Amino acid sequence: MELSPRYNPSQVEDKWYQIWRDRGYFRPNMRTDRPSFTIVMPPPNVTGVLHLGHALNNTWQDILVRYHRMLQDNTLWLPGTDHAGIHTQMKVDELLRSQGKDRRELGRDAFVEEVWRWKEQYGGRILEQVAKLGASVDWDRLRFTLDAGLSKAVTEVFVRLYEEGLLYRGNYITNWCVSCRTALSDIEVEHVEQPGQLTQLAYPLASGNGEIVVATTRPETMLGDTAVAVHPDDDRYRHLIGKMVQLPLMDRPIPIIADSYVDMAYGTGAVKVTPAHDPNDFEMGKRHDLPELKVIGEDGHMTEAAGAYAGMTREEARQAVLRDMEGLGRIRGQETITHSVGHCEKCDTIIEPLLSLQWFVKIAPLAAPAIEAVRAGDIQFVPERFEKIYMNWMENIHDWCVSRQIWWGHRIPAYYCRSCDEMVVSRTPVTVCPRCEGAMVQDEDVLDTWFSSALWPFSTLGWPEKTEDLEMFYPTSVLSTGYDIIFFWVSRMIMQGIHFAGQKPFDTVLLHGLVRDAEGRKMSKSLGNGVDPLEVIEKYGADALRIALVLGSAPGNDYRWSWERFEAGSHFANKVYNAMRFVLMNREEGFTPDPTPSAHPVDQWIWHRLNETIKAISDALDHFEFGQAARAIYDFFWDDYCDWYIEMAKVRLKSEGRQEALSTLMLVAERALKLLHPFMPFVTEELYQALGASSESIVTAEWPTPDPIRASETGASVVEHIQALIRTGRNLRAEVGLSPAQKAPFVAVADSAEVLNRWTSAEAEALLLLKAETLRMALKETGEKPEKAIAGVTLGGTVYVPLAGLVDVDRERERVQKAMADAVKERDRVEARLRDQNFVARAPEDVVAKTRDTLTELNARIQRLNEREEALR
RNA sequence: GGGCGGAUAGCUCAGCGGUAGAGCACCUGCCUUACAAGCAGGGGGUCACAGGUUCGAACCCUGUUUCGCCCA
Repeated sequence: MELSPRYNPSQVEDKWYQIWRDRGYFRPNMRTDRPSFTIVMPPPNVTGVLHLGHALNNTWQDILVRYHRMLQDNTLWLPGTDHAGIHTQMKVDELLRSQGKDRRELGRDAFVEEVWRWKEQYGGRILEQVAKLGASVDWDRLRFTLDAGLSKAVTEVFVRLYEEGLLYRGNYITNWCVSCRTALSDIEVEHVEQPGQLTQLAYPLASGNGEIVVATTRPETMLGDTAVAVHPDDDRYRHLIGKMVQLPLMDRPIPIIADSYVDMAYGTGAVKVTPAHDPNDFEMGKRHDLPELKVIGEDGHMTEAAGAYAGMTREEARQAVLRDMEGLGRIRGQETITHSVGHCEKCDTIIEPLLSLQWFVKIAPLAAPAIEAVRAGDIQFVPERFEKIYMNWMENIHDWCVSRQIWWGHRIPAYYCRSCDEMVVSRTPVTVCPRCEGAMVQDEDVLDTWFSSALWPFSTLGWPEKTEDLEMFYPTSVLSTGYDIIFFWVSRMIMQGIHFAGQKPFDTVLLHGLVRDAEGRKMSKSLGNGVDPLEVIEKYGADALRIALVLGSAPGNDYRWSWERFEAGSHFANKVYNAMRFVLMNREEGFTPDPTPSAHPVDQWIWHRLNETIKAISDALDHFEFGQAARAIYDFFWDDYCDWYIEMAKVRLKSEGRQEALSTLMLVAERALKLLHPFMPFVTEELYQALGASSESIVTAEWPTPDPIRASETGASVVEHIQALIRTGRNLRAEVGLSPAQKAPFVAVADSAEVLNRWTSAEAEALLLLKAETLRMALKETGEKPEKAIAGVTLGGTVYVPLAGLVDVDRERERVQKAMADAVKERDRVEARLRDQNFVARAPEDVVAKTRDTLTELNARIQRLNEREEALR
């Protein structure tokens, strides 16, 4: 092993990843006597590059997977990518445009070929980046949403939904992006509050006398108005219901209808109705059987139906309509308001609600069991509060528009006859019309990417075939993703999983927060405030990145990244490395640790701490408390193992007891490395191998279990007493300015034989850690107290540094009095609590007992301080 | 308009019924042969505010302020 005093992750990480992968450690062990633990990775976009959000999510998943693998569970983490229809198509479009080419000229087949070429070239990039993180995924089971098997699953689901009557095609209002030229589902629309002009337009009554005033923020849509609506109970307008108005500019008579959807209190209480361009108006139009007049086209330009305005963009038409209405004297007012405007999630263009022919999934029948699964606790959200968000959305769910007018994706398996109006939905291509024998053409559209993602937990395992994998790994254990994707993905997986795979897709939905920058802003390309995880890995190592992401993070909470956090992570990796370097430097050639339990209290103490740490980490991981688990192993390694155990072990490494101390150092280290492995896989493997530990690899080694035989309460108590003594002694040094280099004599006077006994059990350790010239230990009754000395009261006794020259009696008295004041104040508080009968009667026994112990110790402390003060007189 | 979350040390955040922690920053002293990416010691918090429940509240309940998010 390289013995550089600094850990160099770059030399270690790629090497181990390759070995792990080659040896097949990431494949499930297929043991049937152990529970299965399965995670399907949320498939990143093939177009994507790894960002810190992925890094956080994949780190969590890898921690769980490595933990369960070490528990010897049948563990599978299945990787894959998503074809990301619109996004990828846009990417390739851009590329083509830069080459002076156009998708439409190329034609569908050539374009799709182009995308596949692109995918083959760049699509693997994000997974290589995931590998850099150390993600222990089973590469043999790599999936892509457009794979043959997964595509088959998509077709199967589409056909079955159709056969079950859960799929329909129709002319409905959809969210249309005029830039992407496709329909979008409701949740792909982002609503942004922005200022707009609310204009009041006066429509004259057809009878010639009077007018009715409506308000709109989209005046251009008036060209498609087919009615004006008022509330049936509105006295102002009741007499006009059924009458006609003459629509200005178009010179078309349209009726005044009554509909209770209209809000009497809003605006003038009368609204224009444009069924082809507004979802609410569309509903109203259906109720009143109004014509649907489409005046804005798929390209964002006005259609022929817009008469004189045909061919204008919607913005131009808006200006023209306002100008012309103004010319007619039909504008009754205008005010600036703030309203919510839908934007395309992908390209930020303002969404046009548009009437178009689309496929929809009838969602209510699928939603009901999905709601029930969560309500019954069959599926659990972590943190729990997201259950509410899920429920709320599911209970108000709308039908799902699944057609997308793009070329990259799963083409809808519906076929239409060119000659008659026959339509067939089929698992296999249909070319001849079953009714008239005319030619059939397949639907031009592809399915929403989420339609295939919704099947991910079972399509990846082989569904619709009854595969061994499906049998063994479905339902999966945990689905780990961001809370921003609950509606898009989680809910749909639950619905489809229950409906098609017959069971919920996962037991637990684990949600992480957003990763933000140091100022708390979302990371975005335009702000340039993101950081490339690969840059972090290059600089500090994947282990450092991982531990930094996990320390101080909790499920559902946002995480702010900063270079300082990553740096702190690398410091910890270095610390672990150096601790092991110390052990290795002390181990002579051929040494193997003696497994016999040590009788030395310091050894028993470190085993005691290790046992507690094992319990804490296992418990935290079982509850997805990554931050707490990481904290437990961090503290154990740094504080207990390095700062105390190694330092104390140095005593015996230099004298007798060397074998025993070295054995404990190594045995504890092996276990501690295992506990750390899920968090920092690379450095732990490197060191585990260097220690020459028992298993072939730490990846598949057994997760440690507490070992009570090697620990003891007495040993633990000895070290707790000696730690207190050492701290007090060091404190004295610092207070009188005794440099660490200066050796000093110490005297420790114990209150009881018991304490003295504890102290003497680790006397040599105290001598070393205090850097004492001498350390005399005595019992209060028999030993003499040094007179000319500085002193500090500690757990179970008093520590003196009898250096007459250093003692400033006045200052010393001040110190004692200050300590006394603190102790008395604390004692009074504790006493008051114990005097309270309510407390004694109602508080749990152990709390009362602990409080009594505290009082006893405080009294003893005050006693010691008193004695000290007297001695100073 | 409805819902959710945050408000804890200078900064970033854990903790979520038994009397407050970490990392970074700060102050003091140390290159003590594992680690200066380190060691030792230290300062620093009426846990946003106001009520309530409880023997006991940062933690539970109610309200307020404020920042952010989601839905309509």
